Amino acid sequence: MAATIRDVAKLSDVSVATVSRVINQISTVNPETQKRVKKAMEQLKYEPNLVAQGLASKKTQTIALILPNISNPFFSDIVRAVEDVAQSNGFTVILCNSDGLVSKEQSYIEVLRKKYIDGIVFASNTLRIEDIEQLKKDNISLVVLDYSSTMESCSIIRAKNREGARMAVSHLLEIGCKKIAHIYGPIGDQTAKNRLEGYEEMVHSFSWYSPTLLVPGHFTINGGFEATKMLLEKHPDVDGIFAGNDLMAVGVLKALHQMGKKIPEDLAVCGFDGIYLTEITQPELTTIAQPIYELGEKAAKILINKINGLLEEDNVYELDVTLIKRDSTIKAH
Amino acid sequence: MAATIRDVAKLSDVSVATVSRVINQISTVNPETQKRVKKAMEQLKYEPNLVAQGLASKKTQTIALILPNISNPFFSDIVRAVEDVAQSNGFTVILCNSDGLVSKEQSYIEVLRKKYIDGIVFASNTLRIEDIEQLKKDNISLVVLDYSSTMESCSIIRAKNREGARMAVSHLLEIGCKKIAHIYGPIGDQTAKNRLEGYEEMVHSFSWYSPTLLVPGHFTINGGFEATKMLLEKHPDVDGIFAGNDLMAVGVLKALHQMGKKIPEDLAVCGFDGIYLTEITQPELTTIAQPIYELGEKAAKILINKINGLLEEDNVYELDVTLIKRDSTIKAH
DNA sequence: AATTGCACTGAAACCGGTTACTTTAACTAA
DNA sequence: TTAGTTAAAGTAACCGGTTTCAGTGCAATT
Repeated sequence: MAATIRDVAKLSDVSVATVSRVINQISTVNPETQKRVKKAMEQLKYEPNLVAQGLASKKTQTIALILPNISNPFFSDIVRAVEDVAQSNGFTVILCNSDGLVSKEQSYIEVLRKKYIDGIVFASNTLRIEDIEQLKKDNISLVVLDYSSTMESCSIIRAKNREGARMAVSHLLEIGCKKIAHIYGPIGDQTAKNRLEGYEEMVHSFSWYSPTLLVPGHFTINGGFEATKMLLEKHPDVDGIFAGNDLMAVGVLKALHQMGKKIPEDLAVCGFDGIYLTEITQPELTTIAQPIYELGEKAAKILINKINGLLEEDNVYELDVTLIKRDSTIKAH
Repeated sequence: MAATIRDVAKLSDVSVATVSRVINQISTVNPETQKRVKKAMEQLKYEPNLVAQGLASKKTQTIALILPNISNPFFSDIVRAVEDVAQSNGFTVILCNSDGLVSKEQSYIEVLRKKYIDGIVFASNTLRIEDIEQLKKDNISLVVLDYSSTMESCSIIRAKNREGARMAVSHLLEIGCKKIAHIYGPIGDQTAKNRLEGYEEMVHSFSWYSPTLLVPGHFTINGGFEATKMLLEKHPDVDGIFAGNDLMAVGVLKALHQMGKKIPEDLAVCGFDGIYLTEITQPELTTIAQPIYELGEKAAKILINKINGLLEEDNVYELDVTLIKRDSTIKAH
C-alpha cells in the first residue's frame, strides 16, 4: 500500500542506498540528486517505516517508563514530564506499572528488550544490580529516578530528601512545636529512609525524643490515617507531625479532623512531595515540595542524551526542595 | 549476540519455517520435531525478536492510549486500567498526551501508524471523522472513550452522563434545595454538554429556573472556583450546586469556604466522576461516580478483541453511574 | 494398481529498511 | 603523465522474522 524506499529509488532513478542516505542525512549526496529524491518522496507520500528502521538499526526511538503505579499523583506528573521531553525529541514512551513487584518489572524488562527499546526511565525502588548489568549488555540506556543507593553504576535523579526532612522539622520547631512525630514510608524504600534519617538527625538530641514517635504509614493515605490514630493514643501531647509524603499527610489530616483536633492550633502538619493534592485539603498542607516535573524532565533529557551518545558518564543529580508554608502549620493572614 | 531463528533451525536440524511454526503454534508440526525445536530454543535461550516479528507480520502487540492530560486524575485511573488489560494480554501501551490539541493528536497518529501500532484507545473529544477513516484504512483498530456523538462508525465506551446529571439534580432536590445552579465544562465537549442537558431537563420547568444559573467552569479546579464567585454574586440565594465534574466541585468547595459558607447547610454541592479526590476534600464530596476503571478496562478489552479479530461490529457501550452521598450534601450521622 | 488426501517439512521470497564494500569519474599533487 | 584522493552512487548482504508454494511419503479410496 504505502510507498517503500524501493519505490522512491525507482522513481528518482537512484539506488535504495542513496535514498536511505537522503533520509538519514548521511555523508555526501549530491544536492541535485537529493532534490530529485526528495521530490520523489513527496510525490509518493513516502514515509519511512519505523519498524523496518528499527529492525535494521536496532534503534526504535522508543523509551519506557517503569513506575509503581500511575494512580499515584506524584508519578502522573513524572509521566507527563517524561512524555513531553520524549515527544519533543521524536521519542515515544511505553508506560509500565510495576506495583513495586520485582516479578512484574522483570517481565517488563524482558519484553522491552525484545522490542529493541532504546532506554528506560526507572522510577521505582526495586531495581536490581543484575538488571542494570543486563541492560548495559543489551545497550539499553538507563536512568533511575527517586532512588538512593551507594551503588552508582547508573545515572540517578533525585531530590534532596534528607535535607528536605530537616527543613520540615526545622520549620515545625520554628513555629513552636514541642513534640514532633514522624510518619515514615515503607521500610526498604531508600527515599523513605532518607527522610526518616533527616528527621532523626534533627530531633534525636531533644529530651522529648523517643523512637516511639516514629510510626509507619506506608506512603498511603490510609496508612497515614491509621498511623495518626495509633500515634495520638501513645503520645496525646504531640503537637507536630512530619509525614514522609503528602498522601500520608492527607491521612493525618483526615484522622485529626475526625478526632476533633484543630490544625494548626492543636497540631501542625507538614508533608513531603508537593503534589497538587496539598492545595485541595482543608486546611491546605504545608509541604516540602520536590520539583516533580523537573525531576521527570531531567531524567528524560539525560536518558535521551545517553541514547544519542552525547553523554557517557553516570552521575547522581540531586535537585533542591523547597518549603511551602500553608495553613496546616501557620494561619495565613 | 542473542540467538536467532536460524540458529535454532540449525541446531534442531529443521528449516526456519518449521521453527516459526513451532513458535506460533501453527498448523501441524510433528510432536517429535516440536520437541526437538523446543529443546534447541531452550538450549540457545532463544526469544523471538519482536521487532522482526512486527515487520513481517505487521502486528506489534502494541496499543496506544491518547488522552488530553495524564495529570487529570480521571485519566490516570483510565491509564491504569488500560495498561492492566494490555499487560495481561501481552500488549504494551504507548501513552500520548494530546492536551486536547488536534495538531498533537495528528502527529501522534502519524507516528503510531509508522510504528505499526495495532490499535488505539482514544480518550479525547477531538477525534475527526477523517482520522477514523484513515485508521480503518491502515487496519488500526479504534475504541473511543468518554465520547458522545450521533456518528457511530467506531466503538464507543462511555458512562450515562445525562442520566447521571439527572440523578445529581434529583438528589439535590430531595435534600431540599430550592435553587440549583450548574457549572458546566468546555463547550464543544459532548460529555459536558450531555451533563448540562440532564440538568436542564430536570430544572427547566421550575419557576426559579433561569439560564443565568448556568456558569462555565472549564472542567478545572480554578474554573469551578471562579464560576462559584460569579454565580453567587448574581444569585446569592442559590442553595445547591451541581458541578459538571469533580475538579470543578473542588473549586466550588474552595470558593464557598473562602466566602464563609457552610456546606451543606448553606449550600449543597454535588460533583461528577467519582475520582478519589472527592474523599480528600473537607467536607467529602457527594458525586455521581462513573465506573472509571471499568470504563478503561472495557475499552481495552474491546480494542484487543477487535485486534484479535474476535469482534467485528461497532457498538456503543454505556456504563451505569452511581450516586455517592457524602457530607457535601448530607451530614452523615 | 492408480488415485487421492493428508501430515509434515523445506526452499525461497518477502517485510522495508541500513550499511559495508566496491566502483566510477573527476580532481589534485608530484 | 601517473599515482593518489575524494565525492557520489551502486551492489548486495543483512537485520530476524513470516508465509506461500511445492514436494515427499504414507494411508485410504475406488
